[in-house]
Amino acid sequence: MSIAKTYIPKETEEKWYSYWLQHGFFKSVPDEREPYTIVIPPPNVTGVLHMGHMLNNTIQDVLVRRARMKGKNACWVPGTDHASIATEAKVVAMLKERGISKKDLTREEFLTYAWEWKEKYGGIILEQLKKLGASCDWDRTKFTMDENLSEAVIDTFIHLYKKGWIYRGIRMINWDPQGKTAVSDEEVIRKEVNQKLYYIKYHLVGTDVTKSTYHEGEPPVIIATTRPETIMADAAICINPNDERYKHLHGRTVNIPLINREIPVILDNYVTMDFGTGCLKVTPAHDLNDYELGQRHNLPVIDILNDDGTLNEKAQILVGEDRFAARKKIAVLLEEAGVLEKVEEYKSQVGFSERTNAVIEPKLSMQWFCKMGEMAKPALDYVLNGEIKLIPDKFINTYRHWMENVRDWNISRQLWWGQQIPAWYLPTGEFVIAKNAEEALKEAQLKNPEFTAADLTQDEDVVDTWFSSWLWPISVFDGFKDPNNADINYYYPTNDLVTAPEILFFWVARMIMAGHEFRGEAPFKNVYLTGIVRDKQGRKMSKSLGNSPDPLDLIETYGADGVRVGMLLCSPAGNDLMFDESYCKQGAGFANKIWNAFKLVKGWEVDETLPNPNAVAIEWFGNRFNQALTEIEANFAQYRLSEALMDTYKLVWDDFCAWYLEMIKPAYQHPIDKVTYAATIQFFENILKVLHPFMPFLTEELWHDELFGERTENDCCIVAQLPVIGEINSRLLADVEVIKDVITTIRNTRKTKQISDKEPLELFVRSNSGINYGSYQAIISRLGNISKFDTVNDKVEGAINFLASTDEFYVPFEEEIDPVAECARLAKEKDYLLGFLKAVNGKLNNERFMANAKPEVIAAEQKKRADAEAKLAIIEENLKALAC
RNA sequence: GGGAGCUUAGCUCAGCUGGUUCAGAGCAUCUGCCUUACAAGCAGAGGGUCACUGGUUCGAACCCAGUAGCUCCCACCA
Repeated sequence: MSIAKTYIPKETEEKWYSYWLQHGFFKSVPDEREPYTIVIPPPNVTGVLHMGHMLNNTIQDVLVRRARMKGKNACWVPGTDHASIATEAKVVAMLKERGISKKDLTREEFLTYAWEWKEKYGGIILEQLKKLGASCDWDRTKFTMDENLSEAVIDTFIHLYKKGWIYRGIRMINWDPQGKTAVSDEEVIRKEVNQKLYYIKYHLVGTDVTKSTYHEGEPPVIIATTRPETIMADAAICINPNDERYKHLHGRTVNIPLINREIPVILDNYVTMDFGTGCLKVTPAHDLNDYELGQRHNLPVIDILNDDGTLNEKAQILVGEDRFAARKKIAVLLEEAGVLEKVEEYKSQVGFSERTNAVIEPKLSMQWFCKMGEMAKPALDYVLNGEIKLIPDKFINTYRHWMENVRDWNISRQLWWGQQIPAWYLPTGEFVIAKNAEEALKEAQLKNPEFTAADLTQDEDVVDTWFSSWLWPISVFDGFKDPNNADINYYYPTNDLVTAPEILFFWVARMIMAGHEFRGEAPFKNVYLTGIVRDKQGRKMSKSLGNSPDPLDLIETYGADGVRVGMLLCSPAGNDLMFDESYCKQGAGFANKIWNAFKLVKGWEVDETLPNPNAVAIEWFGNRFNQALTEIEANFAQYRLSEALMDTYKLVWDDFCAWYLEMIKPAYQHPIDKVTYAATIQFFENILKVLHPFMPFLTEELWHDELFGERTENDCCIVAQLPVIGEINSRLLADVEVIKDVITTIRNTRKTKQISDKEPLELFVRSNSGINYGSYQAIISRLGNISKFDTVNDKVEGAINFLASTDEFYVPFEEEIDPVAECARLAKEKDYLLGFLKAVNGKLNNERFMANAKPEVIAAEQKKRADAEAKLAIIEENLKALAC
């Protein structure tokens, strides 16, 4: 059977993914094994795969596949999030294209379109994940608006309401005029923006009417504002009561320019005297601080903005204009009216909607809130006492800070796509909270038996999407409707959660709260926080910057395995990663390397009669493999995935390919003995297992080759069990390091002396280290192209010599060795050793070192001294011989 | 404004409780090889004042203090 020269991922990926699916290897049902569970951070149902998902899901898949190969019952639950704002925006956009406006539709009609849209486009991202190799249990795919999940949302709402933790209130909320909904504080991103600070004159009322010009009368009050378009909503002018400059204003009133509405001057310590002019216009409807000021001073609230950010008739002027257009226009009007003192450039923080990037408008509104205080406490404890580990742990501080300063959660959203708030309003202005309309009516009739269904109106709003995703680890196992079912009892709490640090509070913290509140248990044990995927210049990858490669293109080019390796190569836990396509290239190159190693072994003919000349090499690699496995295991235990991958990479490339295979490879067209052959195949199979979590497709493809013997249908790499770490002979490993050093030095010598690799050399060793060179003769001869290798008791004349460990090696060399250069080389080495010895002796002769250092450290230093002295003796001897 | 973190080779990062003359890996670079597994390769080499300044210590990349630069999080000054 001929085999392709290079690995071609495309031909294997689809094949094996369907094979895995068909054979149910991703499926999990509770059994007697230990469970290992991950719930996917549900991507937006509207989403398409981006680099962040690639990283995230590669990590999850590596963890899940490893758990599976360690005999655990691994279950990775996939699903999507209904993402109210994002999805509704897309549906509205789609309708607009069809010439339909949302406001012409009833809620039911709109939702029909939305579901239609979801069925058509939702879940693309899940299909994309399959291309990456994600081994999710697809039969368990959930959607945050699935019936049971939605029901859980409603039930928990009722539960928390009954506990008094959900309440309704007027609050200044963050209004997104584009999404036309409230967003939570956490969804507001503050950015520094260049703005203008407008200085506007407000004329005092009640001064000498006859002296109507200000230069004769009292000067106007000048306020500084970044939002001149809101002056029509002003309710007062506020000054600091201690401000000497404005004592004369106490008790006065002023007129708002342009509309000449009279407003009072009020006094409040809130005003900073040295900012702006020390006079503040108070606009309770459009600024949180002003609102609070207004509350203190009983000021009216005049809301001049519509939901879409345009001015309403209360503004009296510029009605219908967008707030930003109005700002520009009013500046002109003020200028014309002669009341614009000056305009300054000004930098300040402005809130933007995370979802729509619109400038957030503070707005007073009736909203539903969820109290956080009581829930935050236990949720904080889980992390502080280590029941939940954050990886890396630097996030613990951030987490604590947030949890200690948590504010109530605005859970209502003025949208239709989502779970409608289970509140029904009565004609009396009261409301009832109930699971559905019938229940609501019953509740209402308790208040007054006269009420009929027609008297009830359900709240129009839906709950925040996070109010459903915080239940995710429980709701995917139907733990609300059926809190004692086999799945939830078996899989919950889950093991690892892999997500981005940006949503530590949005999601992770709230899941912990929900876990505690509804199950009395943390929802997971470890939270692995991935970094942000950035480009080489350190910019966050984003659609708008256009600096993000299409993940599917990458898979097309480098293969899923190559991309997976590429992602992990540059992703230290918790740190951002500077992604570059070259990492994927390296990943693909690695796949190819493995492919070619396989090709080599595959090509061997076995001669049953041959003896095994490779016992040492085989023993060495077996040990080296165990050593590497130990390191890999340790790195996984600490979630150092890139390190574990790098260990694997070096094990395969350096130890297996560059050393082991070169040691045992038979000469061209020569057969191999059966013992070496069998051992090598065994090694290869074990290597495939270790590689599998990182490179599932390639390893599965090779696994099924006849080289490894007959495989039954279910004998697949994906469900193979990882090799058990055997004993490690560290003496052997150390000796082989010396042998490798000898070989490298020979190669190096050839280079410097310009001896061709093809020219065989002789080698002699004068040994005192106790290394049994006899057993390594074959390896050294093979890899160093040595025709004769012997032990000697005396120096060899006319030879190049070098040291490895404390042993001296000689390579006879016909050409005259330059005594001057040789002396210089030896002298340099001697200097080094002397310096080294001095340092070591310095320690050993230091009483405090001897008193304080650990015994192992002292022993190591003593060994160093002995070795250095032995080497020095040899060098001295050589120097003497050369009569330097 | 408050808090957290980072700074080690050209790049991306290791360096676990201070203890090899401790400075390491991968990639990139340079040199020599088309040696029938792999040129997506092989063999070899070069490359760093561990941000800076002090301190603690027998010993500091590692601990402490300060300085500079970068990043992130939180925060209602018009």
